[in-house]
Parts: sequence; structure tokens; C-alpha cells
Amino acid sequence: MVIHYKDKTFFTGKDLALSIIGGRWKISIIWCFIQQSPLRLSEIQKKLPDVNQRMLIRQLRELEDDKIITRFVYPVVPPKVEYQLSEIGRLLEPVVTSICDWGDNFSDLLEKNDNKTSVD
Amino acid sequence: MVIHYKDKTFFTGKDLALSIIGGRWKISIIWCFIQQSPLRLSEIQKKLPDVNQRMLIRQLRELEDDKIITRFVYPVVPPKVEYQLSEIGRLLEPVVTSICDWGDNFSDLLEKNDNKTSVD
DNA sequence: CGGTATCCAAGCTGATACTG
DNA sequence: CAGTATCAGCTTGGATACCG
Repeated sequence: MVIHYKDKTFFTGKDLALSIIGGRWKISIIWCFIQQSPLRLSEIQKKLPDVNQRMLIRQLRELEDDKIITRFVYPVVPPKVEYQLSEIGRLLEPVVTSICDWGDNFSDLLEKNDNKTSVD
Repeated sequence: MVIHYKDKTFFTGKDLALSIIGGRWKISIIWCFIQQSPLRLSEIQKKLPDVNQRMLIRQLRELEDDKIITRFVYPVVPPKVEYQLSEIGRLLEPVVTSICDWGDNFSDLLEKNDNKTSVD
């Protein structure tokens, strides 16, 4: 199987998937939308304070280009823009939850085994 | 919940997980081990020709530091080193498979809907 | 075979300032 | 509010040389 997408070639669905959701903050962004939807830019910024605005907007644009999220601009002043997951984007929920589950699992192990680490 | 790990602080298992598996090539590396295990460095290089050796070794070291994989050095000449997933590393299988599944799903949609894209 | 060291180019990331 | 512009710094990639 060979997949051509946006001038690039992928040999597995996995590689295609990683090129789309592998961005620095994309899983975190998608996680926000799973919690709450739709979201305005400023709301995402509150949920992800570690992401600077330029990167957040860039990752949102890429997700929009890949049809993972939709962007709706209300014609009002001041501007109001709402983002939400598309249908194919909502299918990423199992990916995000499996990551969360594994992370919880890992932190449980830390709590039990590693005395250099503490969980409050 | 606050998790302290390697001098950093995480507020969710998800953020901890992303810090561990979010590296540029880590999911791909873990995917190799799910297909076949154990693997020698040269075998991983054949499976991931796009990753240069320096990066591959760096990501393997990070995964080893995080106890996701184990590294076993046979005391022979020429050197023989085998890598494989640890117990907690094997628990990443659902993460990888969910990514693969979504990617296959996405490429199916491309095949059906997007006439700028072709799947051979 | 399985690394490490170095150099250099390119791309990504972040902080800050600014705009309609 | 929702962006854009700019610049600095870090990360990554690619080539090459070298070592036990």
C-alpha cells in the first residue's frame, strides 16, 4: 500500500497518522476538544498554558488543513472564532484515551517503585 | 495529582506519557518492537531507514532511561546488542495500534473522497 | 557491529511586540 | 479576541571520520 498525501508518500497508515498527529502539541490540543467542544482560541490557551500562542495557532492551522478540526469565524467585532473536532477528528478519541491510560499506569508504577519520585 | 519525574512536574498522566513517547521517532521505534522482538540496532535501522543513526541511538537511550525498553550487550566480538520492550513498554501496544487503526481509517477516507490523492 | 564526535545546514520552537 | 511579524536559540538531519 502506498499513500500519497500533500506531496508526500507514506507506506503505512501509521506513518500517515504520525505525520498528522505527531506535531509537538497536537495530541494535547485534541485532548482539549474531547473534554469540551467547541472551543475558542482563548479557551484553548487557558487549557494549555505551556503552549505559546504562535505555536498553538500554527498547530491548529495544520490540524485544520488535515481536516481534523473545523474553524468557524463569527462575523462580529471583537472577533469570535470557534474550533471543534471534525468527524474523522473525533475518531482520534481512542488514541488520546489510550495515551492517557498508559500515562496513568506509568505514574502508578512510579508511585510504587521509584523512591526518587513522589506523587502528591 | 502532581507527578514529579526526572526533575519535571506533570499534572496529568497524559502529559507524562507525551513527554516519554512524544519524541520524534519513538512511536515508530516502539512499533518495530511490537512487530518483532528483540531487535539489534542494525535491524531497527533497516526497519526505519528514514531515521539517521545518531537520532535513532539518542531516542533508544531516552526510551531506555525511561524504562520503556531494555538493552542487553552480549560480551562478544564483534559487538552484539539486543533491544526489547520492557513490561511497561509492552503496555504501549494499545497506543500504537490505535494510531495505526486511525491512520488506516484516514487513508481509506482519502481513497474515497479526495481526488487529489491516490492510493495504489 | 554498535556506537561516539564533529561540523554544518535546515527546520522547529519560544518570547516578545504589534495589529485590525 | 484572534491573530501576524521578527528574531534568537534549540533540535534535528546528513555527511563524514573514527573507535573498541
